Amino acid sequence: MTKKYDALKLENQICFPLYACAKEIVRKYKPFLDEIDLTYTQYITMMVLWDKKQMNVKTLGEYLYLDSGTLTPVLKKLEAKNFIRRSRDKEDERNLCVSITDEGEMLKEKAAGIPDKISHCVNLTKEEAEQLYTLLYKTLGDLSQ
Amino acid sequence: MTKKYDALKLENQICFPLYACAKEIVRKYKPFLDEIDLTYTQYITMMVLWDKKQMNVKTLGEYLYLDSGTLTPVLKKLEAKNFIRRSRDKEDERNLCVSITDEGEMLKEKAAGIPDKISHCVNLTKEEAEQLYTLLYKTLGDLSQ
DNA sequence: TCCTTTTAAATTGTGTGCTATTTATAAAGA
DNA sequence: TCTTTATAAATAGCACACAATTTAAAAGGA
Repeated sequence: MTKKYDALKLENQICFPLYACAKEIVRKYKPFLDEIDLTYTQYITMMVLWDKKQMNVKTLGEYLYLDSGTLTPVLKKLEAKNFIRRSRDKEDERNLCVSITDEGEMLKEKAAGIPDKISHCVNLTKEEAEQLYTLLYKTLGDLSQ
Repeated sequence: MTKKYDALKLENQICFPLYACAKEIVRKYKPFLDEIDLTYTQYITMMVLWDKKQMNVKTLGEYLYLDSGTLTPVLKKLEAKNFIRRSRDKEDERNLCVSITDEGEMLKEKAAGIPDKISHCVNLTKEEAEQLYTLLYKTLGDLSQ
């Protein structure tokens, strides 16, 4: 019989394994990211810029689900490492344009092997990984409402 | 045709939706947790104690995937709110025993409605939720190796 | 018993991540 | 045009989260 407080148990929540999984997988990235002197947040920021080359902070934040309060210090650190450039948009000075540097492009080469190394830490079948991927994006969509 | 750097795109990673989903769902808890003066980390700590009544920091950390560096300040705040007690184990003074107070028990009543409110933020079917749950715990198991 | 090793928490320092506020710029309206 | 409103970043303050170190206590071995 289901008891009054069962829903309050850790093992009956969907949020907890999500929270724990995200933390643990980010931890797995650490040794690989250390080698290229990036944190996980810096890494996902670079991933967007490796793909899109340039973007303002607001749009970047929409991709990453982060706001300027988090991004500003991250971007300043990436700029200090010469992986990105930060400059005001001449058309609209409110916008800060973030763009990748040559050094940032070169970093992509060094990062190219990371996704494969991480995939070895998780033993999901191709079908399971696709299922998880689909369910996570469906959930993310619901949560963004 | 698959390109050399495709694996480095945000949308081809499993970690990113995991990371984003975890953040967004924790954000959904915030208004409800604000009402009972708990942060998410404090809430999952209380969940373990509502269930188990008492436990040392190390064991608590194994349940929550957190270490003493994170837990010590969290536990001090919960003690300041009179939801828990912290006391050294008489048998082995290295262990700190964390136990729930009457006030902590009373908080359970106020928290009882939260899981149901959160479930309305995510529109997964019962089957999808179970699938996601299973895949997350499978992944968490792999990552803990 | 005394010394070494191990273990559990606490501490330190860095980096997010969030809310709320502030600053600067642009847009909109009387 | 002048004022009000809206928008984009930056800033401030708080709370994790983690790695590395320190402290205190217990266990194990010569």
